[in-house]
Order: sequence, then C-alpha cells, then structure tokens
Amino acid sequence: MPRTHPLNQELTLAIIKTACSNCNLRELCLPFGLSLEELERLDDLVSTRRRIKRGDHLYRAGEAFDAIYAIRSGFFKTDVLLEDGRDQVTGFQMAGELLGMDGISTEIHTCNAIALEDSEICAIPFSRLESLSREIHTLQHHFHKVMSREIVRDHGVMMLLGTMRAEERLAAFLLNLSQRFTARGFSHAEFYLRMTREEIGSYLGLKLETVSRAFSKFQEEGHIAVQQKHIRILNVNGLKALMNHRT
Amino acid sequence: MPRTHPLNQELTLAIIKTACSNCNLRELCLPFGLSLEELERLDDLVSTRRRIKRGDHLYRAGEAFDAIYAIRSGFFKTDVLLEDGRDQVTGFQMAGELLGMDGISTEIHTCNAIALEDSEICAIPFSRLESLSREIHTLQHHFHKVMSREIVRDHGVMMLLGTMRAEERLAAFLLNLSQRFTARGFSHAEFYLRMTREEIGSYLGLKLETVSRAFSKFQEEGHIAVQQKHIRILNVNGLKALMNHRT
DNA sequence: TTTTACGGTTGACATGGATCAAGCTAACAC
DNA sequence: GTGTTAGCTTGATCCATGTCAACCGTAAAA
Repeated sequence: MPRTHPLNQELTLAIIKTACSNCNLRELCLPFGLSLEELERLDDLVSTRRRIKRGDHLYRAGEAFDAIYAIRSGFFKTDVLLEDGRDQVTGFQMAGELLGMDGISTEIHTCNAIALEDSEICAIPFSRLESLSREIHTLQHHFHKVMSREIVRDHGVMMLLGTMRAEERLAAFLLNLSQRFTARGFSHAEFYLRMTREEIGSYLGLKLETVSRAFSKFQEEGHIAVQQKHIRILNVNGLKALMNHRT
Repeated sequence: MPRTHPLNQELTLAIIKTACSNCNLRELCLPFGLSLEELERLDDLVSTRRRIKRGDHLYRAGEAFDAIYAIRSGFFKTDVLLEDGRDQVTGFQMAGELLGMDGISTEIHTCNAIALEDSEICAIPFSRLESLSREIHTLQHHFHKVMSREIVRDHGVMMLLGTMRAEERLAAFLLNLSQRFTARGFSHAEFYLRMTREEIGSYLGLKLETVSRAFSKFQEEGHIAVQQKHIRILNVNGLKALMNHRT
C-alpha cells in the first residue's frame, strides 16, 4: 500500500493524525526505538484505526485472530470465561499498550477485550507485522520485549493472587495504576477508575464487597481519598508499606 | 559455525545426540514445522547443551539474560521472590518446553529456574535466535506462538488462582500434568510428581496442608490413588467434574 | 421534577482454608 | 541394624474473606 505524498495539505493532515510517526504514544508503543525511515514503514502497516464505544468488544474469545491492536486512547479490560459461567478479568489496558497477543498461539482469541470507555485503537495485521519485523531488527526485538513484558506482568498477577491478602492486592493495584498514569503524563496522585468494584474484584480474585471495604479502610487510615470512581492518593508510602507487610 | 561433515562416524554420533534434527522432542519444541534444511541451520545455533543437577539453578532472578533454554530432559520449576521473603512458583516445565522468556523484556531474568530432577537443557543464544528467525519465517512464527502460548497459560493460572477453590485447583493441576505427560508419550494415568506438596501449594496459592488434604479426599472418593509422589488417576471424568462444579 | 437502576457501602453471619501441632513414613547416613 | 531428616498426613482451632441482606448515592430515563 503506497503512502500518500504530501501534495494535498488536507490529506496530509489526515495522515498525520493516523501515523505512528506522529503519535505521541510512540515511545510507549510499538514504534519505540525506530528510526524515522523505519517509522514510516510501520505507518504503512498501521493504517486501520477504529473507534470502540464504551461497553463494546474489540474482539471476543473464539474469534479468528489476525491482528494485534494498539490502544490510541481509552481504556480496556480483557476477561476469560469458563464453561460454568465463572469469569476472570485478566488485565486492564490503557493508551500505548497492545492487545490481542493471546491470539497468536492458536490463531483464535482466547479472551474478550472490552472497552471501558469510548476508545480508539490501531489495528496491526499480524502477518504484516511479522514480515516487517523480519526486515527491521529493532522492531522485531521491541515486539519480543513487549510480549515478554506481558509474561512478566502475568507473573506479577500470579504472585498477587497466590500470596497477597485483600488489602495488599488493592494497594498493589492502585500503585500499578498510578505508575502507569504517570508514565502517560497524568497525575500520579489523582485519577478516575474506569472499572467497577466488581471488575477490580474479579481482577484481584476478590468479591466486590471486599474491594469496597478495603477502599473504605484505606480512606479511614488516610492513605487515599475515595469518592466513587474518583481516587486521590494521599500517602504513597503508606500504600507501599501495606503491600510488603505480613500482618 | 560450520557443521561437521559426517566423515568420522564417532564424531557424527556425538552430533546426532546434540542436534535438534535428531531430537525426539522436535515436534514439541522450537523446531516444530521446520524443513530439513531449516532444521540444520537451527542445529548450528543450539550447540550448547548443559546438565543441571537436581536442586541447581539454571538461572536466577537478577542475572543477565542472553539465552533461552529448551528442556531436553528433566523437570524444572520457576519461582518469583518478593522482597519480604514470600515467594510463588510460577510454573513447572518439562521436556520440550522453553524457559527464560521472562528475561527478554529487560534483559535481566525476573525469576529463578530450578531443576527438580537431574536435567539436560539446550541453550539458545537469544540474539542468534532473533537473527535466524529474521531469515526463517516458520521459525519466527513458531517462536511467537510459543510466547503467546505462555501468555495464555498464565491467564489460565490467573483464572485458577482467582476463581477456583482448593479442590478445583488441584484437579486442574493433575489434569494438566496428565495431559502434558500424555503429549510426551508417557502414561496419562500414572506418574511421579517431581515437586513437593509445598511447591504444588505455592503454585496453586494454597498451603501444603490443604494440598495434602485434597489429595486424601480425592483418594477417598476414588478419583485417584496417591502414595507420596506416585499418582494414579482412576477416574479422569471425576476429576473433570470436580473442576467445573460450583459446590 | 420524579422514577428507576446500577453501582457502591456497610453490617451480620458463615465457611474454606490457614495456622498450629502432633505424629507418621521413607530415604538416607552412619 | 539404628538414627536422622525432610516430606507428608491428620486433627483442632482460628480468621480473612465470602455470602446474604439492607440501604444509599448518583446518573440516566421518564
């Protein structure tokens, strides 16, 4: 697919909005570390952008896999369903993060990806990503790092689910969110949760009542201020201490 | 590195023992799907074999990453340590499975890999694997599938830790082991556990006493016969039923 | 404006698994 | 053989979190 030459100013503007090379997330996302020339080749690949409304699926478990998705803006959750109806949220993803890598293994998606707010994604056809990363070493290596990072993240969640108590889990969760918001230039101390208590609970292996109680406790102890989905972190170190303490 | 021409019979035999092309695990391992010619190129890469004694580390958290490892024979566990001393087993790996992908992301290993019996591994220098998979599409794609499979597996563990009760977890664990032994040509119904009750418990987010009690219960109910580490599965469907039933 | 509904909070109580403790078994050193 | 040790089993008790239930707050619908 040939790139449009910037003859027509309007057309160029449209492209600027779409291109990786002009995306302010490029240092968090797939383009990380690429040269200008390489970036332009990636632009060709990442041509499809899509809006996903709050509550809509980006993909569903069971669907054929053919692309991975970079989140341009918005917020997603992924969840897995068991035959007997139980389900578990396996992650929350924000701008600059990649979705869909679960599908590479069998070419069928194994989880659902659902927008928690109106979002925008870039679809990256996987076979073309593989071709390009055969040519661009840096892209190949970075993609491997991203997949590996996902594995390491999952180990962290296993640790959390396997060894931590309710309050430690929630503290870890809040600190993780805070850190990721910071990396995106948002406040580390104040943010809105995009997910319900039930979704947090599902992710943390807790019931929503337990999550709610833990929020209240943190507030009583002065670590945070909560009002519904609005969170202010008042004492980061307090939360960190909560996380490591065998009570 | 030039391959040795089979002039000298003894030398050839030595190579045959080492090469992927003659490894009976090749259909489970990295060589899956490669042509003969491609396999020979992989052989050059996977030249280093190493024996790891029971209890020894293959690598440790914090060490520099430069290779991934294919298990040729034996049995491993990986575990993660928290600063406060808590730890969690993140997986058990057997012949044909790959270890070390956690290190790609930061080029530092994030977990420990420890042999649970005398084992033998093939070291695969990662940068050379990346080079070769830039040339061999099939290898590239298969490696991506292997990493993705690891992500999917981790989601399964998260599901298990987040939503299942003790007996469901243990049933899932036994069925998973059984299935993997079967894939390697061993009995699906009878095997020796390589790990202690404590290690099983750590993996499943349970205490060793709970694991032990669940084993006893399964035995009473006629699903399995246990004697220390020797397990016989008497009723696979019973175990499967246990797994999906909200009691 | 009122109504409805969904998500969140809080309380009372139940329970699965943790904890503590004792004893057993198998393997291994001597 | 005997002693030692690590791992396993089983029992009694405790407690963190689940469960059930009532109520509240906010936002969207009427």
